[in-house]
Amino acid sequence: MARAATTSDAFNAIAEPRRRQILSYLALRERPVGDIVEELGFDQPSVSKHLRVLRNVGLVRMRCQGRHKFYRTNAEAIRPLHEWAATFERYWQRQLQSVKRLAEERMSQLNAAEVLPSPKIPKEKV
Amino acid sequence: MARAATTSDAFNAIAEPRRRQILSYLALRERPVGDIVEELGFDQPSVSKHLRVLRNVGLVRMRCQGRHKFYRTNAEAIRPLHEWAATFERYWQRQLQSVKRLAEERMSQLNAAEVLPSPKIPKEKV
DNA sequence: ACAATACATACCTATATGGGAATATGTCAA
DNA sequence: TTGACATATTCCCATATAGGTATGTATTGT
Repeated sequence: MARAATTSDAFNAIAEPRRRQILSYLALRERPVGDIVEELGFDQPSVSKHLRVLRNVGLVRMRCQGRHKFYRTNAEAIRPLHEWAATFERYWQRQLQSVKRLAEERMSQLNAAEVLPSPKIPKEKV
Repeated sequence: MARAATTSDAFNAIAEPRRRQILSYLALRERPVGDIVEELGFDQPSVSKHLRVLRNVGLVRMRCQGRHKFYRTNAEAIRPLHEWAATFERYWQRQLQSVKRLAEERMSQLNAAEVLPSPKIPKEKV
């Protein structure tokens, strides 16, 4: 098979930069399609198609009013993404601590000879 | 143009479910490629290619040791995603409040006649 | 009814994959 | 050196877009 379908889930939907722009724009308040076109400068069919994708995964809601269709971001649909990323929070905090600890050790080495077992710093290639 | 390049940024990289699996697996501790292959059950070339993408966007780090290459998740690269999602936090909290408030109003209407201006509930289609 | 407005869809094209198979590269072991 | 082992890369193919253009559809105003 080829690439996974963008319409399948929120992760794929937000992979597109323009869709993220649209989401941010529509988070403040609902807007008709024309406003998005004008404000973000995309072609109208392009906006419609992106909105379609966003709607399919529940990231935006739509309300009809006459010939206008008002879209707004459904922020709750972003929560799962936020929570997924949050599962890594403890790891980056740990990383930051490592960096800090390492820096402190280096500082102390300016004054004392190395008596501690050398900190295992993985020597990265690239 | 066609679809945006997956290798371009972290948002695209995590759009692929298998890459998210790999990230989670490598968050705990570094692992050689073979472990990923065995644990997640993907083909070896597939794992190598996903790791390549993840490395290009900085989501994983690699360390060579003999013929083994140890990969680990660089959790800090996930922070921007977390922060992007977090910018919507106030909105979903607001949404939740709206739901709550609405529920309370409905409850009170069981006892009192409607005296407040009707809450503007956009009547969604679909 | 008719024209204008606001969107959505259909169609076509170029392209970026993701999977699978085969192969190349690099390292260690005997 | 010759293999065995661990990964990476290359090739080929099928497919899901994203963009652009043109067209379809629904609604309003006159």
